[in-house]
Amino acid sequence: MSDASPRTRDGDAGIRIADGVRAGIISGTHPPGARIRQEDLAAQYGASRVPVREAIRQLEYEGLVTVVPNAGAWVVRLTLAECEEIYRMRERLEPLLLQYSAPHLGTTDIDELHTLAEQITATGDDTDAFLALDTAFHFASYAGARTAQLGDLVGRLWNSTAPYRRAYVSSWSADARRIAHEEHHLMIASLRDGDTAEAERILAGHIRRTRRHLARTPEIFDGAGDHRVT
Amino acid sequence: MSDASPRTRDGDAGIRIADGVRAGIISGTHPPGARIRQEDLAAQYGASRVPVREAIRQLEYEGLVTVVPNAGAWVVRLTLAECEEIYRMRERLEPLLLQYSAPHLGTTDIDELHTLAEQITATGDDTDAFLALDTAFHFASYAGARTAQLGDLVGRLWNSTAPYRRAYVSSWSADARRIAHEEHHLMIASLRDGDTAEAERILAGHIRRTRRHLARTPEIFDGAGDHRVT
DNA sequence: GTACGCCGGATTGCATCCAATCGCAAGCAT
DNA sequence: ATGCTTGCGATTGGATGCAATCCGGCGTAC
Repeated sequence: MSDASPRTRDGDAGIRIADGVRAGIISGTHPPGARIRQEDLAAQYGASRVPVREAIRQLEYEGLVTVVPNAGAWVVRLTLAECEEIYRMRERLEPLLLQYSAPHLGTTDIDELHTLAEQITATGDDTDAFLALDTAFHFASYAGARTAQLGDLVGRLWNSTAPYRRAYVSSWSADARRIAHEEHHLMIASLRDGDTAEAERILAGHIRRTRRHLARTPEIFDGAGDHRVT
Repeated sequence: MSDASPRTRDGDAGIRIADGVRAGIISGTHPPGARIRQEDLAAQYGASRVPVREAIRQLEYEGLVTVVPNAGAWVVRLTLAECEEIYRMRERLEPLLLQYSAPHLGTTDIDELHTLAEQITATGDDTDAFLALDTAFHFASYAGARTAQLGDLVGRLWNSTAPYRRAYVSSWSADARRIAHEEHHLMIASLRDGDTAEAERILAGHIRRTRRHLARTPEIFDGAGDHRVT
């Protein structure tokens, strides 16, 4: 679907296809376990199978699809252990990314974070709105980072777990949501104080608490997660 | 070079080529800044340019080559800041990987580590021997980890800095080498005691100290690093 | 009735061929 | 003499076509 695009010309067909499929995986159009056929994507994006294969390879290295030689490609289906592993990596890497970003965040940037945090508090039960704003909030806090690899890696880790985040965030109690909101505001206060080390600790705890909650929600990773293939 | 291989048949030509080029980058055959031409690799590995392109894309996502659309591919040339960033990531991730590995390391595994550490102490001024054994030591300490992504990621980080490691390790003083040896033995002792947390701290300090030494060796990253292209 | 073997369709993997883009150098104008 | 333009060679990007491989069902033998 999407706009059929004006055929191919520049040197980025594979990138465009990868972007489209990645968006489909994150948004849930391609659910975990869904088969990815080269020819379908080629027809869908008006391209040949060569750039499609490049796109699939790229997504494989982003951890979004699994490729089996001479068999095919499927959207990655994570186990609970694998998802916890990703959160443990985030727990260590995102404070480092925040350390890179914090010195370059100005007062207006932090005001922006405050606005986002307020909007998150106001989402109430709207899980989709919470997910979008929470993602925006955290990446806005990383906007100051001038990193070559770390920023992209953190983005990939978020994308890897995107198909599962909706499921377990919707299972949060009102109390769990309230704690998340308070952690956001605490982190903002520390950033405003220039206490980057404390902001890092709060962020690490924020992710760690989410991971521990995730470990208590194993039913997400049973076969229940596979919707029908489109 | 290498064995010309019996043409293509199975579904792994791209993987084979990527393995070969990766080994060439790590070993120094392809130094940082060297141009990578698709047709050359195709001829070298007896394949077409299609799997070569897949291999280059893969290496790009491993952080080993830089691809410019419609221009070509070059072996990545890191700046000091980028190299420090990678070490900061390692400083956070490798203790986590050790945490995954330590519970599965038996007495024989730790004895093996001890043997490697003793061999490292005996290398003296032989930089190549030190590099090989040091790599073997650290990855042996991670051998118990059953991770889906973290282990591969750490391997990629090591590979990314491989072309530069030789240069700055050879600049180490005898004292710096002695400290590294002692840290190895301290880590082994902690692992033998079952004190994983202490082993993690030692490992983090080990990497951090190396990073700080690296920051005092900026001359490695000047144009001096580009050898001639083979 | 069950297990093994075989064959057909479908899909992936690779090679070859053509088009588009970029870098570079020679030529021209100022 | 210097700067800009223009054309050519080299290299990459993409499309098409063919061979190899794998999964499904069907038939046969035990």
